[in-house]
Amino acid sequence: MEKNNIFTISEKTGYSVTTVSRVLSGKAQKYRISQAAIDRITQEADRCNYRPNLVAQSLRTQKSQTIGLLVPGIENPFFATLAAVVIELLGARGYHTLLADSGESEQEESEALRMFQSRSVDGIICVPVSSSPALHEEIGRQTPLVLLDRYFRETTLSYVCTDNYAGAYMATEYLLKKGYRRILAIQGVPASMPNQERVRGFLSAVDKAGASGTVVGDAFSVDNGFREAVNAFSAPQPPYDAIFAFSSTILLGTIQALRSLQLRPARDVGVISFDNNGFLDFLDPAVTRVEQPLREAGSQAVETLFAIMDARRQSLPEPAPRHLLIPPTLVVRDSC
Amino acid sequence: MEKNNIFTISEKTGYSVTTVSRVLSGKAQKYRISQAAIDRITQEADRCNYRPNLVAQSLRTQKSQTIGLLVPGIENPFFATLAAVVIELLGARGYHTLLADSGESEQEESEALRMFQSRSVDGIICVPVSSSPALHEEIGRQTPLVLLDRYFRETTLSYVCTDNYAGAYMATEYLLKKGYRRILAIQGVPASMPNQERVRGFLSAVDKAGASGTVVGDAFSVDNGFREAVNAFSAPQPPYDAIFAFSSTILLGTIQALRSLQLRPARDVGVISFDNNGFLDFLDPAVTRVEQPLREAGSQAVETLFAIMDARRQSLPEPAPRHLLIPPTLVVRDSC
DNA sequence: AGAAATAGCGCAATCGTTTGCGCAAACCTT
DNA sequence: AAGGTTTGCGCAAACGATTGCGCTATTTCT
Repeated sequence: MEKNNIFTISEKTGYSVTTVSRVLSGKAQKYRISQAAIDRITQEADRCNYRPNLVAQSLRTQKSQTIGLLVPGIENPFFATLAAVVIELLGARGYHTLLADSGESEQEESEALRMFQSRSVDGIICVPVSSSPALHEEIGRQTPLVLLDRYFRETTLSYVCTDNYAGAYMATEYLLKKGYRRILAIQGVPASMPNQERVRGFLSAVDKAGASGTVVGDAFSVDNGFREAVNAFSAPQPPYDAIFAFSSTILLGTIQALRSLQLRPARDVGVISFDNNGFLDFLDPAVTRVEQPLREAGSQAVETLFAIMDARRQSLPEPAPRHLLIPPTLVVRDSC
Repeated sequence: MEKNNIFTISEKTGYSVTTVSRVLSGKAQKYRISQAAIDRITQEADRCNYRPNLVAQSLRTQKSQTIGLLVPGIENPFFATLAAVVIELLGARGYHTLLADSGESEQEESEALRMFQSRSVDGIICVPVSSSPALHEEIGRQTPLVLLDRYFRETTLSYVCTDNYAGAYMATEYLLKKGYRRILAIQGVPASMPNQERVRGFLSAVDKAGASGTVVGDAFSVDNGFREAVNAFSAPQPPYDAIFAFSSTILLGTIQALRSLQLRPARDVGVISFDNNGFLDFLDPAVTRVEQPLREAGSQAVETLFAIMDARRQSLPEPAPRHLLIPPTLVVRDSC
């Protein structure tokens, strides 16, 4: 409970705060502090269990050993996993994480970003929700920033994202190979980049094969999946023989719908999904899906961020923005 | 990019930094600042888009408007949801969240807690992993701290937790009511308090009914569930007619095992589980379960924390530690 | 021996706020 | 008119670290 700072240690040991600071921040030899001083000071620091005040340290050095992480909804298992990966990787590099949740609100997003700056975070990793890059680019000019999972089409900011085009193409190709010819894709938020890319990939594969592809839906939600599936399959002769769900939430709604219509995946209709989710293996039948390389994406984002931070620290020219699209993998199960 | 702090504003407006600070931190009328000054200063602050430096503010006031949240694994949907709730509630009160993940390691836990202190967080919400309360109590003496989801049997710290005893009792009673008499419980980490309470509740219900109850297993993992279920049901005449899985991960392993043994929940063996997980409704049959009141628990934890913080702020006597056990609810589906 | 180099350490400013005092002018009292 | 209040604001010391510069002894060089 008694105060212990660099000053009290200075008093106890008889050395100046300067020397104490140098010893305790590991700069002893850089400043040629004697072994005697080092010993005395570290000993006293141990005794009173000294911990540097990180707030004061941040204020003085303008570095906080903290990264701001902004996600649009941590309760979403996808973002939770992403966050877990990022937090772990940052921790391994000695950085802490200030986590904010924008809840898909542009308002909250902008507040969180500004808050990060006021806190002098050393960098920001952001899954953006706004549709325009203006704010992010402005912030990025002052604080190293990389976009993760979502991004803007034309931007000077670096981003790391699943290659959603390739993923959707791959999934569709697989359905086609299995003989399905009339495919219904149920999409998520139409405006979001990952969704647009998935639509592109889907249509492009369908077109190439000369098959028939339709896109419906408007949200990454269970409800949306249910609604669209019921819509499409309640006619006696449904015009589709397969469903491509653009997220695991959409998939769930779809399954629910099919079940209520007495239809069974694989037997009556081919089903394929996007998104990782261990649970998909426990559905009956287990669901074939395109899994996103979350770990890889998180790791690349962190690496990219540190590259920018390093460059700025040495006031080198900014490295060219990286635009990374990581290929997802097809996990084949029994639903189509 | 140009600096903008209280000092530059002071220069532009001709008022002292004191006055500027008072105006911008909303203490204008407390110090009777003239309307003219208020107008001039806020106008200039707007113009240069001033944001207070939260680091400096924290250093000076010893408050950071930040709460440290420590969980043992954010990728676990249970903790992810809990975190989401807590972050949201804290946000509503104007607090930010420093999130750390102990990864079930005592070492990391203790480092994170100390880091929180160095950062002068205003409070800590912690899902502990260590078995002894010593460290937590020491930290709690200096920084308001409440335990969430896990806790220590005898402690002066406040905690909020599901009433696991009641939950397990309720689940078991339901199985018994449905006519099952030889129940196998597959438990998680034996040392953890929630697990112990579940065991107690289970045995107590079984005993009261004069039925037969067995507890096996040792981890909240899919593997553990699989292993124990296979073990118990591979004999031609299995000695159990129902399974109580102590978590949804365990449940999944169990399902997998039953499937591989050609057994079907409900038809061949009654199945009930602990834990929330929307997915459980999508299994076939949907799984009857005891759901934990996550939202309620998070909210109570936050409230308790703020009660302690308030008391300390006014240096009132500490409120008596709250030991809250929140009753879970039985969600009946078709697996038993 | 005198100059130069080196070793070992400290002074004091700085980061951007907040806040206990205190001071001068204007306004009321009686 | 003299004293008391209120109004409106500023000085300067914190908060706890870091760091450019400089100072004194001691050692090394020529």
